[in-house]
Amino acid sequence: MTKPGKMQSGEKLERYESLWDRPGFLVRRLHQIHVAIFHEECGDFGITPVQFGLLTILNRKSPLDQVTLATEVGIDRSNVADVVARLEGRGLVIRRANPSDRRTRLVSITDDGREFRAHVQKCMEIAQERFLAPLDDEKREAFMLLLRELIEANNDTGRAPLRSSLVSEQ
Amino acid sequence: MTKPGKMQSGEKLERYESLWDRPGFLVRRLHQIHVAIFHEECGDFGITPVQFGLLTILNRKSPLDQVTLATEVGIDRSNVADVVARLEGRGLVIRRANPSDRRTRLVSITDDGREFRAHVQKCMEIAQERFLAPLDDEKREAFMLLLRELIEANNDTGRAPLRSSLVSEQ
DNA sequence: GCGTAACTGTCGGTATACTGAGCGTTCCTT
DNA sequence: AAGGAACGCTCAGTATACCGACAGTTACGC
Repeated sequence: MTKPGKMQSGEKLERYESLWDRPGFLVRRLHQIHVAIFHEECGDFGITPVQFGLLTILNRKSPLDQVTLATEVGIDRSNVADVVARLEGRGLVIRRANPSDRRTRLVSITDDGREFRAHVQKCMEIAQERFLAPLDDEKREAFMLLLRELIEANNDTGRAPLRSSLVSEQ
Repeated sequence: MTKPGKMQSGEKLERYESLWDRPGFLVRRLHQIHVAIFHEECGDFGITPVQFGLLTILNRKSPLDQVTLATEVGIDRSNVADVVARLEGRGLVIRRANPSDRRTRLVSITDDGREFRAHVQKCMEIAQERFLAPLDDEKREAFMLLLRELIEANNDTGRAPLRSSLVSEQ
């Protein structure tokens, strides 16, 4: 599997000698590529993939408290606060206190937010398709299935597991 | 392809309605998972995947200037400086001026750095294998091939394209 | 109903990663 | 040989993403 790098004779071959044999390395690089493509396609709107994911969730279901929001988009609860604050600063979402549970703050998408999301949707779709463009339909499908399989199986790792209604049909 | 979420009747279905249909979202989440697993396995060494990738490259070829290093590990040139500075602070690499081209600074791995890399190698391997554990051999191979195909085809995107000797056999 | 456990949000700290700007050096063309 | 282009590096700024710790609130067990 190792690409034919230049192996001097005498070197002993270690497992994962090449970065190209490390799935973690490849996934990091691929994530990087996706972010770059997203910014090329949607950069004019001044939005990031995570911010758009958050708007997508809130567009479907508002209001949500921050922890629920975090588990829907799969980011840390201390991170979701930052992202929400930025979106709130642009008037795309609002946060207000929750009378029935004063620990939580309920986040809702605003009308501006809904309009904005709808405008950005198309370039997001273009970004996704450009990203997968090198693969034919069959490979795309296979790739998506493998991604989902790995994510679902490893979901409990780390501080940002997905508890999406789409994972566990509730 | 959309997972059977709860679709109220009357909602119109948009493309990529679910985050689970967005390859970018899945790759982001999977990258997150890999970092978490890496830290679980290698956290005791106080090292990150990128730092270890850098040590891997320098272990194979030292010295390298920072731009070459950046293109080998696929990170931005303004980012590689940060990572190298951290490794230098721990004595794992050194930077020195290059007499033959005074624009560049040559980065080399130290003896401590080589020893450290060798110690961490095993837990990195464990992390990679744990990451792919949910897939059988055939799927792993398919996944790795798809990752490489997407990366090579999209490599020119963004500010951190890989120009590794392993990509373009030089 | 009281005390403890669990939960939500925030804060500070750290690392990755990018953009854009700027500085000094080197290379190349004329 | 001189001038401009290209290159290597740094810096400031911003966003994602984590951890650990803390305060306030709620829930639960006895």
